[in-house]
Amino acid sequence: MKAAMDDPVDGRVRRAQESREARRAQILATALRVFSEKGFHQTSITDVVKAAGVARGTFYLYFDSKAAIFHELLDELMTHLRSNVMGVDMAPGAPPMVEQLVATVARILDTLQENRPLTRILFHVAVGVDADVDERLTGFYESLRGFIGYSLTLGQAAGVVRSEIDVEITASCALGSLKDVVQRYVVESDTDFDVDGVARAIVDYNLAGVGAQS
Amino acid sequence: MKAAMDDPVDGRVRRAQESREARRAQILATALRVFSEKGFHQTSITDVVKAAGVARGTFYLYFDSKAAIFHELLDELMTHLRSNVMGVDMAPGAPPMVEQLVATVARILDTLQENRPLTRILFHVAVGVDADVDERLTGFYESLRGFIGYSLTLGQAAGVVRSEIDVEITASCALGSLKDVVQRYVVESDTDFDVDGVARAIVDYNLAGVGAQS
Amino acid sequence: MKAAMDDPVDGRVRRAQESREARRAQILATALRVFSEKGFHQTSITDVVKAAGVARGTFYLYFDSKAAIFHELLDELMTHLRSNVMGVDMAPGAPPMVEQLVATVARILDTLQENRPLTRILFHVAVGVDADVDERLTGFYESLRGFIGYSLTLGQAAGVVRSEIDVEITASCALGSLKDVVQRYVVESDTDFDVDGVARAIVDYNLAGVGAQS
Amino acid sequence: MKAAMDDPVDGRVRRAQESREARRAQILATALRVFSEKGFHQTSITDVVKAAGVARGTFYLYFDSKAAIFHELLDELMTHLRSNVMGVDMAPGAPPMVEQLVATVARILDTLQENRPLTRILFHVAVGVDADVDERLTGFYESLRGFIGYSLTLGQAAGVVRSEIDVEITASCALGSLKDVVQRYVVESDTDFDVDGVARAIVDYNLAGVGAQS
DNA sequence: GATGAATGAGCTTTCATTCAT
DNA sequence: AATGAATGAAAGCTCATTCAT
Repeated sequence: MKAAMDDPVDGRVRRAQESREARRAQILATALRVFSEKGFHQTSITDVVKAAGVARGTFYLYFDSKAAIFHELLDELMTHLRSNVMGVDMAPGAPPMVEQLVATVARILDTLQENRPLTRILFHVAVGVDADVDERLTGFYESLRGFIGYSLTLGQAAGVVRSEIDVEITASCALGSLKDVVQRYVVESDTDFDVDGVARAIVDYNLAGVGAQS
Repeated sequence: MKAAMDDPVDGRVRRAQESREARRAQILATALRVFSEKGFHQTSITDVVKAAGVARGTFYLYFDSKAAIFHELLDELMTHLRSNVMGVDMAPGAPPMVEQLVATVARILDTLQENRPLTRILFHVAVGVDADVDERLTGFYESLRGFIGYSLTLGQAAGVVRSEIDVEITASCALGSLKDVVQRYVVESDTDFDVDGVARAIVDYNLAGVGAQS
Repeated sequence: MKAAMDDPVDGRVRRAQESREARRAQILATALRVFSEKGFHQTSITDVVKAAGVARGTFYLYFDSKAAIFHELLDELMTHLRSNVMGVDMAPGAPPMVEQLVATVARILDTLQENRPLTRILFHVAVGVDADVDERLTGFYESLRGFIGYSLTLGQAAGVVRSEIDVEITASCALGSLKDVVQRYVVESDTDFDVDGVARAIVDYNLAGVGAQS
Repeated sequence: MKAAMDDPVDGRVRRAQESREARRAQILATALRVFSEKGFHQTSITDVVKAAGVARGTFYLYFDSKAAIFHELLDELMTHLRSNVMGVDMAPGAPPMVEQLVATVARILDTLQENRPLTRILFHVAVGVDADVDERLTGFYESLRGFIGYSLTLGQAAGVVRSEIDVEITASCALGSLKDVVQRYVVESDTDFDVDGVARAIVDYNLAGVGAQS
């Protein structure tokens, strides 16, 4: 018993710890996949455990409930994505702003495309699951809009963004322009697309609009 | 219609027919409200029949299943909305294009705001309900994107839309810009907003983008 | 609908009401039997509904939960029994007190013997089911002890009960003397016994004790 | 015992044996406590092993099942108690019978009060656990009634017990009088009571009853 | 001997749907 | 046409027990 605490010679405890982590991760990954394929309400715990190849009880050894594992999954995805998006370096640098923006959008699209299940859960499966999830989702998008609005304000100060625009509404528009592209090319499709080309089109649209003479 | 043939003098059949229609419409309207308030999976048939003031069995006299009434509801909403959007008169007319666009977007926003339950179902409740619903939703948005793309092409021909843009991607962006504003100001909020101002900001954003010098 | 309220000519509503009551009573009676035979924890809802010949869901149409039906059963039994016991007429009357007491005890024993399932639930099945049930049981026996103690005090005033006895402890003893006889001859046995003889022995024991010379 | 044969010089086997016994006793004692606090069905094996500070598997190294440890516990308690009760020396001796009886009852009450967990298991927790346990309990009380009846018969022969009493029923009454007092003052309470006073009241009640003139 | 992760039968409860009245 | 009692498949979750390490 005491030995358990300081894991003596053979590292048995460490290995056990690791295997526990591995098992947890395995169930989490399986759940991610199954939820993304069938949706939350269409997925039963039986579906998850069968797909994971573990027994019913094993699931509850690692997660409190069906809702709990979904919440955990969602938190993980949102954190992952937020760090990816927020990581944008808007700081003034040498590379032309357009190219920097294209690279950023391309990076985001790439991440989402590389993790289609993840994206589908955030964009599709999580919607309307329950009040708690809805709130988290709303907050997530709100924070993204806030970030975009903040960037627009910075851009206005730097003289690269038109001063006439309504920042709040425009931030929503910009987020939406990205969201629908993701919806269209990542969520609703299974084929990969030309990330760079799409990113370029999005940036072009956001910077210059569609009007011929501005 | 058939009834018209054997309807006796006193119009009993017609009245019955009408009452049938009325009952059906009443249940449908109730379902619209309840679904929009609680979500599809959180709403039970019991909720609907209690709210409608009819017996459980009566519900199944008018609708095949919970899924069926939702599908019908969805179809109705999509038709309603599509006609509203598609009604845009892009034809060359006297009024300046910008004003015409603002009026159109304002009309759409107004419709959605006036029918929040309807909007919430289309934007929120219907997502992930089942494969069939998902397909309809996807098709609906696809048709909207198609319409926007077609309009953009017309605009290019008319010289009012930049020829360099990627029509397909830009259509998605434009749809998205509208969707997120609706999400933000109609779905996630309960307070009315300045429809005209928002419409103007959206059109401005879509025509000219955010870039300072184009 | 309106008709439902005043149950017009044919008494359909009344009959429905009655059938509902009957069904409820039937499930309650079945549960009483099954619980008394197998014990609370050994009885599953499946056992009850199979024995009652109804579907699983029907049970939950009439009762909130397994605990709820047991509580209801228990309340009913305790009320039934209490009224039976408390109904003892200690008022001074013509018939000799001993005979009156014998008649009373005999009546109690008879009731319990006639309702063995009921008795078994109160004496056996309900013990240790959950904290709530335990509390109710404790209160029930406490009230019985209180009643006996009160009667003893009255007896002392009337000069028919020794003034030296400790009323509280003696009340517990008297209750216990009855309880163990019931345990022995009603709960643990399935054969009927000579109610009058036993009642007489109990009363004799309680009045005169076992000592040869008092 | 067997171990004694091949135990090497250093007594390793003996010590191992002893540690086995100690471990077993420790788990048993823990189970006694936990069962008495929460009840049989409310106590999970997890509760027991956590309280005992051993692993789940270890429990099954020493006991066959949850039922088995409870049975063992019960047997131990019953043996303990029976020896205590049966130890009554009814043999004719110098001390006055009443004082002897009071001392005996006081000793029993004292033992039960000193071992509330034990008492609660015998009087409360064990009831209705399963058919096997019920049978053991019934047998236990039966043997107590038998002993009391035997003592009463001896008393009749010695002329200190009334000859008119029904020995069997009276034995039940006497046992019951003791049981309910224990229920009331030991099981349902946590505060100590005046053992001697209570014992005296019980004996007085059993010897002389409550009647004023016998 | 000790461990604790894994198991899976079995539990209570829900709810869309049916059907006798 | 309208009713609402009845149905039963299927869900989420628990826990005594096993067994590889």
